[in-house]
Amino acid sequence: MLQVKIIEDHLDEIKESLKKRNWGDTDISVVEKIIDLNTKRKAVQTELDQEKAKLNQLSSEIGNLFKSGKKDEAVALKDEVAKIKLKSEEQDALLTQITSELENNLLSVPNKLHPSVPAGSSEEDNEIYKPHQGDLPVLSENALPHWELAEKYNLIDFKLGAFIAGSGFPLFRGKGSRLQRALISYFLDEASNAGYEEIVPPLLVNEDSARATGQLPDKEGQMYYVERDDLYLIPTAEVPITNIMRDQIIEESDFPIKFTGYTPCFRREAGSYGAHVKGLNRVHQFDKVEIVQIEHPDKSYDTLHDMVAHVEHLLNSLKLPYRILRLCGGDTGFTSALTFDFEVYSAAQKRWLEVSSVSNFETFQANRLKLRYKDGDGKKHLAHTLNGSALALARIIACILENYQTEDGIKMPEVLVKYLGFDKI
RNA sequence: GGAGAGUUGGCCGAGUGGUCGAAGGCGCACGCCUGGAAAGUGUGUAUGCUCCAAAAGGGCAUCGAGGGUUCGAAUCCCUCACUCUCCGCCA
Repeated sequence: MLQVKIIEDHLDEIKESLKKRNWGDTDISVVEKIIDLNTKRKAVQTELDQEKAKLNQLSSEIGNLFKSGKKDEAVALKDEVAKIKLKSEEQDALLTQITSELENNLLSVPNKLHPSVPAGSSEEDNEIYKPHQGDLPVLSENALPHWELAEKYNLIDFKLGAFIAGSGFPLFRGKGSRLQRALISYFLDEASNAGYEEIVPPLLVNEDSARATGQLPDKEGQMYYVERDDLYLIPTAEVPITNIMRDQIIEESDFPIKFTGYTPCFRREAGSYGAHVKGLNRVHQFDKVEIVQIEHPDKSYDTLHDMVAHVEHLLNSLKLPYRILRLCGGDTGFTSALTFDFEVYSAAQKRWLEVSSVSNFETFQANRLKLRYKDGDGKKHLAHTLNGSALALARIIACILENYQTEDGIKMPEVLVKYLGFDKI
């Protein structure tokens, strides 16, 4: 959620940004409404505060009168207080109403896009920020897509997963399971080496946490919800890990704060079925190593590029063909100011699969998190939050299986061999 | 899951209806003292909103969260969350 102040101070940029997100003029007018509501809010609050000040003052007078035995005067004052109170209750109700209307409108406004974000309405309009280097791999004619390889080598049992849980819950076994574990270890080790503190967070979160990182109310339908205990299954480790910093005031010298964590991720993906979601392409449960940074506003874009470089390093070391996209306005997430997506080339399917998304949220999440830092003068400001997948496993596995297949088995990427204990499936 | 006890500022801890944003201590910051340090000593030390052009300085709110009683609530009542102890269950 953006601060009203940001909307007021950057009104034109905000409007431009909403336009890039393909908002119509009527919808964009919400920002004027917000500014208007905020002005009203201030006026009502000032009045209400004055009335309350009067009430507080009278109350203490009543106290004094009772103490000095002037009961009659005290009772008379009480009547006066009752009148003011009646009025202040009206103001109070008005303030509550205005505040909640303001809040609801604010919640509907997505983050202000970074100026570099291209206009565009869908994924077709994303900018290829860094195209794939060299030629794309071409497989032999009998090359198999990963779901067939998974079956052939007994790595993943989709049917069994569907039997036990439902469609979209793959069951890994044997070397498939081992490959999964190796990738997790490798990614976590690389993140640790890059200075991220490793976290094992809760996999279910409460409403406050989901709200603070912006999953609520925006993505409510995407999360599994445990009604009995009022908890949400995490759609990404971003949620519990970023919430480590909720309600914190840190020192400027604490920057950058770097966390990494491996978690399963749970996504309902309601309504997505069909060929393009076959196999591991889109599932309800997948594993992911996430990297999160809390950074000074002046440095957050440098940090964003560091994180992009970290992901690139991982993909390079796995020798997977990839490209980097700068998401256009229409495709950039609600909470993000600038997002780079990484796609790997799935050679048997002959398509690109998204395996990482690295974003700078600027103060959008910090506002909800109430995550501030003190500057040299002791003044408080919202920090910037960033995160990225490094990496999302399921699709990486799909890609490794397809791209590394040979006539007599699947070779394993070199960097994984020491984690796997074998170099071929 | 059952029974009981708790939740106060960065931390410890006092406060059971009025002048309490909150005693005292610790910590921290700055100063004095010192050759330097320790000890001692003085001052300061929450967050959000708001008024004011700004600073200075006001006002409102916040003592786990939300509601209620009252002219007035950290203090009384209700609901919820969390922590601790005992019992039960258990990887």
